[in-house]
Amino acid sequence: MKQMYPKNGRVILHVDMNSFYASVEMAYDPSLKGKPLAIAGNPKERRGIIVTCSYEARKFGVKTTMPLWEAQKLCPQLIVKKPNFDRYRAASIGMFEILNQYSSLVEPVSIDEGYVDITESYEFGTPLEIAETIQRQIQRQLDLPCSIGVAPNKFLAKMASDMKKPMGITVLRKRDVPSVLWPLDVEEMHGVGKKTGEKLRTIHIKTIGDLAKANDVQVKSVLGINGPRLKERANGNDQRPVDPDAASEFKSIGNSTTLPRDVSNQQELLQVLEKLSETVCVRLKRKKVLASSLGITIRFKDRKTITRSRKLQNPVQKEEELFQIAKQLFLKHWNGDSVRLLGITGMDLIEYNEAVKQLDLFSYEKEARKEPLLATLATLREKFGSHIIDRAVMMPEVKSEQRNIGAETSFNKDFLQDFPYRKAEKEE
DNA sequence: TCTGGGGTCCTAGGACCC
DNA sequence: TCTGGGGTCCTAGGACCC
Repeated sequence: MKQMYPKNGRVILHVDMNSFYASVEMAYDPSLKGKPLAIAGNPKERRGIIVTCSYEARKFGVKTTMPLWEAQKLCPQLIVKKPNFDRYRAASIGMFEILNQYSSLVEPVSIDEGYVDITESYEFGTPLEIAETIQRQIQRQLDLPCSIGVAPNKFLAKMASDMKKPMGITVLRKRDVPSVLWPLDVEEMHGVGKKTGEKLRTIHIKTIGDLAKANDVQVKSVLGINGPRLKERANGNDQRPVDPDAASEFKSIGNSTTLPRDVSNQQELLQVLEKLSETVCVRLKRKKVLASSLGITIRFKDRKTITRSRKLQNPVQKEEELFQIAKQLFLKHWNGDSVRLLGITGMDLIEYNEAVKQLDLFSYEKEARKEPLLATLATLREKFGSHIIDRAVMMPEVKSEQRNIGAETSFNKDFLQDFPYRKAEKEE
């Protein structure tokens, strides 16, 4: 059996849950099974678009992102449910727990899909047997259907999992690429959307095969550095490792909302911003991170959208701080036009631990005072990591005294208030 | 009656520094 | 009398995905 594994190659699974939200609802309420079901936002607040729908609903032509009213016209008996993310998260955790039983190399991609590197998972059988076992186990334990792609790399595994739905298993070998992948429309490729497809069409590339055989220089001229990379994928090549830590840390946390109606009243808009600040604050706290940058999104009546962001001198997390910065950005950049959507995003997130490390600079400072000449940036970098020091150096009060950083380092007091151990100190 | 909300990654230009 | 060339940081926008 072992000889079925390529000697130097890898074996990668891509596990993709089928119409995930709808399937989870069906698992919770089996009476929904076999019926046309859609998960959608609130139609009265014009957020009514189809997020996911069951295969029974798809038979009527109901599709993801379709406005709810349109879906209901196509399928009057459509059952509509609002998303229940706690349920989906719970199901997702269950799914990844199962995947982790077959390999330690599991990379979550989103709430309902992930890669598993099973190159070394001989003990569980052949790649196909492992895929079948995983699919059965997810079905049995979670009552959820999934499709699995089996391939020598991530790109091919991803393409493969898409080929048979629901409950499919597709093996895609490198040698199958010309016959299976090349005839497909280039926009079927993961990573090629509408715009890229249009650009490729201008150089007469219509299928994945066209791209695979395309001229490097030409592809580069329309797509930039992404061109050659996509061409490599079209040829079935993809070296990216399955990285369990790839998505472990959030890079940004945001909240946005389409208003029930277009609004041009400033007070009203600021109230919305305040509400959004609250949500973002709660989620930053839950993730135990602070935002070093803050951005706002404004979508106008005509759907034109702008984003404005600012790097912050000190990381923030508190609702009031988030709101004040968001407000400032909003008032500075809002032209008074009717607004359709507002959003706030915290970016460049840092963890408490890192922030606490920043605080450790204080203790280092005391040492440095004794021997200031030794407190060079190099030694600080070594001790705390350059990302910490660079942040410290960016603070103006530090910058002016870089050469003697240990003796002069100081931090904004507000920044300190939120830290658990500072609070504990106060309580003592 | 069109077109949500959560993200990631990449690009490009300007400021600024050496 | 004519404007270098890296490199980094910051901001804004766009493409893409689920």
